[in-house]
Amino acid sequence: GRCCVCVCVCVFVYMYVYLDVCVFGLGLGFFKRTVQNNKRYTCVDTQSCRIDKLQRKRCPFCRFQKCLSVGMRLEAVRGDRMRGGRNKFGPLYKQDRALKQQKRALVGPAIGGRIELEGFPASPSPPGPGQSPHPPSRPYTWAYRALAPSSDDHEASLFSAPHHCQPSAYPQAPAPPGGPWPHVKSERQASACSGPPAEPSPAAEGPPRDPAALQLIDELRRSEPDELQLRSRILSYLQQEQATRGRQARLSTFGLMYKMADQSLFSLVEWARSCLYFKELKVGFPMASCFKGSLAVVPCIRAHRHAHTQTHIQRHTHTHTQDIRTHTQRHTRTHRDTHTQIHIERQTQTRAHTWRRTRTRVRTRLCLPLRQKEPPACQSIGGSLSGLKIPSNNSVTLWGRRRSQSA
DNA sequence: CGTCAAGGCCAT
DNA sequence: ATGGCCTTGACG
Repeated sequence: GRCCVCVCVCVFVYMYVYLDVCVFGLGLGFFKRTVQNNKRYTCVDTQSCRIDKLQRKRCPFCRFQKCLSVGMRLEAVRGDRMRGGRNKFGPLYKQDRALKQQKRALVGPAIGGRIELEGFPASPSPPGPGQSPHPPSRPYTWAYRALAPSSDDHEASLFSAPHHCQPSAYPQAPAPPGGPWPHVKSERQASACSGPPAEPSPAAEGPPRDPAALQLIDELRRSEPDELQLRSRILSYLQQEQATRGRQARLSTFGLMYKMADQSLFSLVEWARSCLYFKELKVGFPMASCFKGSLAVVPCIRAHRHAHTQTHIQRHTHTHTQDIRTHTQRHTRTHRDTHTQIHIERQTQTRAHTWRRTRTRVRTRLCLPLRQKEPPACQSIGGSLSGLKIPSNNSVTLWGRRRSQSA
């Protein structure tokens, strides 16, 4: 029982933020060091330096600002430098637990009433040059909030500029011209959704029996865009996009994937906006400002987060990402093993051959160690993987001491 | 016992 | 200073 919108949206968001952090050079290490050592940077320019993979080292000030704008939290860097464990005492964790218990207690009718944006985090304004950028961080606080829905300029910009940014801090990327298709504004769907509000996530706890929930699901299914239609629309958009570019400016595969992800997300957003009781959501200041423009991603995600609880989505995302990681890891392991096997076989054959030829003359060679270095084939796989920038930790450790320890 | 998100270490 | 790799340790 997962909300597919949640999963899709948060995977996309995670992907973008992840790309920000790991590929476009924000860097977890940089952030960690900055907070831990309470570093202060100054920008020699207008505090609007472009931060990307190549230029990230030029202006640490802007780099750090961008980290904040993407949603990295000061609190995630532990004040007490305690290692390991999970944040049992984090406020979000507590909230999640409480909600869980509440849900368990509530067996039966759907909860009526409005969907409130409770616990909406006050958006932190970036500290000015004179201010202390580091409020006292609590120990055992929460992890990097990779899902914080803000980002900014990239070749494939997805979000509107973060509302808490200084107006000129990061140039707001021009919105695509309304996407490949005209805006879907179905009054029918909108009015259908303005019915009695129901439980935010009816699919979370087994099959719903509540008629209101069933009706909601029915509505959601009915308003879902046609898969094939969507696909062809995106495809034609991509083709058009490529056609309008010069030969030099053609998008790479990666760039195309970006665009595709954008468009998929746009359609998801449209769908979510028209269906998921958006009108029932109280639009606070940050959301109101984000509603302007055609990129409604930020409010969409916010609404989702709050309709289904923050941690719900976060959990989904992490689960999903972890699944992907595990999958990749397994795949690579198999590859590696096959390669190693082949290599070893080849080595053994060669060795046997050489040995047969020379044994009569050089008997002492028999004492040579048969063990060889790690076959270079493995390294090449490792290299390509590290090119993909899969975050390295235990779960992605492909070969290393861990393996030799267990052997 | 595996997971995962913190931390530290250290070659670059 | 940077960033990749490894260790830690609560949680389920």
